[in-house]
Amino acid sequence: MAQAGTVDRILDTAEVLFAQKGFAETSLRAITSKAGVNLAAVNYHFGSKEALIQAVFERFLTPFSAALGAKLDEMEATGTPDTPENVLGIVFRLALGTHPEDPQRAAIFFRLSGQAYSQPQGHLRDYLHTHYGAVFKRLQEHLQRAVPSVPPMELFWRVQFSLGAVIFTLSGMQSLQAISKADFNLDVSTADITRRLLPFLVGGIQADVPE
Amino acid sequence: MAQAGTVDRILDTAEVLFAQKGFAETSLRAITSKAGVNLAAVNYHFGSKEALIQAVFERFLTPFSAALGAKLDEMEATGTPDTPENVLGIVFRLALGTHPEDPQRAAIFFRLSGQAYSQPQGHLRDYLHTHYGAVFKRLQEHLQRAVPSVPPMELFWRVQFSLGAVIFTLSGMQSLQAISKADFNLDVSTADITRRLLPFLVGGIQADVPE
DNA sequence: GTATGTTTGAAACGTATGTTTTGAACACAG
DNA sequence: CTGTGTTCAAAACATACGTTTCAAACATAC
Repeated sequence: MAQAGTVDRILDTAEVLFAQKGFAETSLRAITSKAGVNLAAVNYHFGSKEALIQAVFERFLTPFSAALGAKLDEMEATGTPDTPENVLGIVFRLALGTHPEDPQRAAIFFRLSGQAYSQPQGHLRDYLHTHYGAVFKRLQEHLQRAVPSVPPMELFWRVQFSLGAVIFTLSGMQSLQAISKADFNLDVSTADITRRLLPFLVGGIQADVPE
Repeated sequence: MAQAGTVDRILDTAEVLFAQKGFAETSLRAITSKAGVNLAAVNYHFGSKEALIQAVFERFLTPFSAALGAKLDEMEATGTPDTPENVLGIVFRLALGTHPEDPQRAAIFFRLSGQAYSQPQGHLRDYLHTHYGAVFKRLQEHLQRAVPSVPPMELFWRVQFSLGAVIFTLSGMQSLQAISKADFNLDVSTADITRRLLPFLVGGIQADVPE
């Protein structure tokens, strides 16, 4: 991030600020001044603030979904069994490992996703669904084979529940860590939480379907 | 909502708009014009926009936490066993039943909570924790008795995960319903989803703790 | 009926935002 | 060197926001 070009400096800074304070609460002036570029640079390079937001997501999600697709290929090629642990484990290791040099990056990613989903009108949510829905669907098919007794419709919702648990928790980690510290006098890391998340999600996804 | 006083008309309108578009994206002018009151009325009656936001939450959460406390009293008095289903069932029935005349109200409640949690700096989150943390803690103690094999620290995080699943899902219901409709050609109601949520959460909360 | 405290209405204020403009600085091909 | 397209910098622009002001309308008690 030291001496990159203007475009990357903007993206790097915007990514952090958006994750920290949300889209509406982050002004272009805050971004450009912290990035050390001119105010007009955003509109020049991206066209608008909204296009900047999309660019931030694109830079994040495109490599991620590509890596996820590759991992699924590998899984199919080696004949790794479709268990909830295996499938979810891939996603988690990927989310935490895409940028090993910066462990905070994973938290930023989830916090951004949280911001995207609570966005007015579900605007960005739809964008994500249309651009990265394919890999997502493939992931869900593997999960379906892992828990064949759960009807597809039911599984769809359980995946949404899981997404909620992950995104919500990691996007609010800052406050939660403070509460945890106060109540239990214990520090927790992002990796800690994902380790706790896995059994919770597996338990929920393969729970018995009522009636 | 027809001919209530100025204060209530503001609260009614703000509640809906905040849930729909978020706090920052909802202007006082949007609220007051839709509510049919003067722009200055908000600052006159509440002092500031932020105080308005708090007032909206207070009107929502105070009766809710009181009802929750009463239900827990009743549970203890009648000796109802502490099972995950019983404890979580109380919360869900309460959230869905506090305003039976308006089924959308529950969705608004969760959407508001979602907005609160993704708020910059966790400002509101802390307010909620200090004002309604007591009932929350009591609820967690009942849950702890329901799953004594899960360590308290682990349970704390599982409750957070559950909160995430609930809030995230119901706060994004609008988009999710559209996706569900497109993928499965099925409509879903808020009650539908909470019915699906219960076994998922129970499965996650009482999952085995690794190593 | 008058006086007093409360609520409303219309307008203005100050500020912060996203965006646009204009011209200088720069890179590089002819 | 010259010309052309790209990038940057400073300033200004238009707009939307939360808030404040101040007088009019209202309600209530004396």
